[in-house]
Amino acid sequence: MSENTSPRDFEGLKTLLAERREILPRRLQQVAEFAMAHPDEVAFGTAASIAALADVQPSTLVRFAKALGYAGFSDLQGVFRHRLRERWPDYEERLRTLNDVSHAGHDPLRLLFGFVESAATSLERMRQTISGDDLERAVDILARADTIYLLGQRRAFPIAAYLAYALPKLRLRSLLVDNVASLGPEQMAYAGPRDVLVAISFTPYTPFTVELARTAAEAGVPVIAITDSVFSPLRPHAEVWFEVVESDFGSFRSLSASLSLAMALAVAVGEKRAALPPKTGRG
Amino acid sequence: MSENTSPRDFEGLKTLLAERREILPRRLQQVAEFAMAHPDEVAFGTAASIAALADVQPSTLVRFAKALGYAGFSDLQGVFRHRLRERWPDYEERLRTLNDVSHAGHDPLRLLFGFVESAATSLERMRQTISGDDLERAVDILARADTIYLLGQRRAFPIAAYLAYALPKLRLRSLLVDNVASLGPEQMAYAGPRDVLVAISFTPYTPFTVELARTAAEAGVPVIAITDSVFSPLRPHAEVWFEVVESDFGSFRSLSASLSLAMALAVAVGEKRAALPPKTGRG
DNA sequence: GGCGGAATGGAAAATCCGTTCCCGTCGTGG
DNA sequence: CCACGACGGGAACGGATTTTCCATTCCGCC
Repeated sequence: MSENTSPRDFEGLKTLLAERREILPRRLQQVAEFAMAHPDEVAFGTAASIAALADVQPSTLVRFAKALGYAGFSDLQGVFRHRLRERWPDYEERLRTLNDVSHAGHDPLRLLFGFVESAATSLERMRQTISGDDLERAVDILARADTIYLLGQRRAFPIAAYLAYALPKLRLRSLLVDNVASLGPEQMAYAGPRDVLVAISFTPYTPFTVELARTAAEAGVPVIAITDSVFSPLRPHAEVWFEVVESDFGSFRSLSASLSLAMALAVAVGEKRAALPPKTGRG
Repeated sequence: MSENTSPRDFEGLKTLLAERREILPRRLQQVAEFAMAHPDEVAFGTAASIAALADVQPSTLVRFAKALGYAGFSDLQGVFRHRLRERWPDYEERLRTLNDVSHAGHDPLRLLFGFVESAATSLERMRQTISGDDLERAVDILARADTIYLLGQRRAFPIAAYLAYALPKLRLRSLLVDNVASLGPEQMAYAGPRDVLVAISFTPYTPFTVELARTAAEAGVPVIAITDSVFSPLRPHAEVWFEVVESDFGSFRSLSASLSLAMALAVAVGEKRAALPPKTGRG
């Protein structure tokens, strides 16, 4: 017994089963087939419920797990659960190994790979969660704006700064509220309903950003928020808001997803504006 | 009590929490935040394990569930599990939209996918090309530095700004040369051989950045360059230089790879510095 | 046809887990 | 200053779930 075979990931298990199935006892084959056909059931069910569905005894599930080298049923079930957590099979394995090894030594290259992975994960997650409708609404508002005010402090500042670089290249009038010399409020003083504020803030939300966004909203300035949770204090003041959850690696969060979103917004607005009838000037 | 509020789906719960959070007791707020930030943990964990992660008592989880109108913790957990069963149905459809040529108009979602794609490509390419030796040399130099000067203008500015945010968090002395009021040269005036300059510039290389990097190098300041080609004018002045080639999408280049590199450098230096003998002060 | 070992079913036992309950604390209003 | 109620911590309870164990069955081999 017990060669040390117990794949931690679903793919490995799949492979193992493909090899072993023929040599397995009849009931265990039955379990194997059921497990591959209904992995979600295995992930969520209890031993009893799964056994009933697969038409075997609960004890058979335990035997199955042990025959494959797992500590018990729960251990095996962990593999099925893990699969559902990481909906992105490509990155699943990589991040695992990285987290394991990163505890060992601080090899700079390993850190780099870690940040690359968390950036990639953030990107993929955003791709799956951002709503096209929200995007279009935001683009619509932005395209009609006179001036686009850009507000992001601390960790969010790089994104605002990037927009301040990109928007003028697209011939869009924008103004970076960088709060230099604490002149943030003055920088925004003349923003009105025909303008837009893009406010960016992540946990822990910078009070200055929140406060200025609130003031702006009260002055009738439409607010587009890029933030990271439903609980964001920016949300109540925002016309449209985007939830971008960035993965972290060792307490430092990626910015890749937010930046990509910012770029997409900028270019989309640029294109839309080009298609719009020329503006007639303010007033 | 018990108005009949207990959304069966995740979106409904999200909305409910967004409304109710403020009127919830402190611990329950804490649970709400954790749940929204780590829905997968809630889906698979046990009450005890979730409680530990959220830093509350298991009983608080039950209170939380009941306060929201659920029968108990398990009932609430069902909502989180349900969410995972729902395969992201629109993902396939989204990809089809992306590849669908008839939809050739300016679909913002397609732009977003495009930028995500180019960011991912940049990340992957960097991962394959960055040299571990260069990284270690750079980390070594940075870890011994007195003050880390950060120089990046225009498109490179977000990276410098991010480092200015991250380095102090790692207890490293740094100074962002933002060139406000054209005071860049003065900001760097006292940099010397015991300091380091991190200079970041991409095609078309901002003359100001190149010039200041040259001056610094002549003053004996070690320079670490992040740039995008062997022909970069930064290279001649740099002790260590990184070539990061970012992919572009419609004339806008990603920043993800450079940012990940910056993060990795920062954290690696932080770790190395922690391992180094304490500094003896300048002079 | 009988024997032996593996496989299986089923139920008991041990474990784990969610829930409840009680008590101490804090803040508030009388 | 006290009384009250809401809140929160923690332990104990009861239920559910996994695991173990043993009797029985099945199957191949002598």
